[in-house]
Amino acid sequence: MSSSSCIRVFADTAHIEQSKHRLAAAEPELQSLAAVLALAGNEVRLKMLFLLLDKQQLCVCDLADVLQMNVSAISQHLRKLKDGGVIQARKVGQTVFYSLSAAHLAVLQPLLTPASTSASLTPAR
Amino acid sequence: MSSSSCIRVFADTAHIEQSKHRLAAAEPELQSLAAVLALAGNEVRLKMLFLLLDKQQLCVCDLADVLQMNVSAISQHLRKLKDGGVIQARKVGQTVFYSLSAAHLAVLQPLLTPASTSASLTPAR
DNA sequence: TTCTTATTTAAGCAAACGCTAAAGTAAGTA
DNA sequence: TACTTACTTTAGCGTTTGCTTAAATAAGAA
Repeated sequence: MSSSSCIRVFADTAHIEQSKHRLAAAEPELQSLAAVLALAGNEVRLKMLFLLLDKQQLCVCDLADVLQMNVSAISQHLRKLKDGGVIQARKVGQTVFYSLSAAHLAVLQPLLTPASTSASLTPAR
Repeated sequence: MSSSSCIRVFADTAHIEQSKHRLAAAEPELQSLAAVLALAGNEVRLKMLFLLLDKQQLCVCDLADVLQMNVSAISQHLRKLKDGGVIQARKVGQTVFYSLSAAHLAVLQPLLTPASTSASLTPAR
């Protein structure tokens, strides 16, 4: 069954098989993790998450302002983050407030907190 | 100076400015973090990192075997990870062993350990 | 030297990405 | 009602990504 692509002397077939099983077991988790990391792996979106972690909630307008970017571009990034379950939207009148959703916070918070501490001279909270 | 893209009533200009400064301070860190996350945000590469965390070192061949993928494709992913400083190469004869480099381990290990624990029925270590 | 083996590199291509510009929608204001 | 504001959506376009195939390197074996 093993379609070995090369003839290794110290082939360690047992270890390979073990790795395959470990990988198979972790696969669904790795898949969803990769999706979140792919979202956070864009500099603009990572900045958005950084800002949302700091400010609790921000509207499209604010983000466009802070990130110095086109409102449309911001909105499209926000949609991706929302589709990925990373953030959630709350509409108040005509403005839409975005905030981090609990879903993947456990992954994101540890990543962003270090960056935050170096930035906050005044520990706002 | 502020190119406000919308006229907000509760504009909170002070908060916006504060966010801009926080962001500016964290920018270099976020930039490098985004690069690492972009690398880890690919399912194949994330699996590679997962496997390397478990096995210490693996050759191109082994990874191709475990991931059931073309050797060339694997090699190209490995190059990206190496260029990003995430892994390092060690050549022994004709085979090249890759292993996680210390550089970004602090970011990656916490991400992958949860996936690992769910996979390891036998706590190997 | 010639012949495998292990890996890298280059070329090509379809798909995904990220932006801009313009149109569309929804909610408040005059 | 018409007008403005906040935001979303669509279309288009250039760039990047990730794969396949094939050729190129490098190192050991015959």
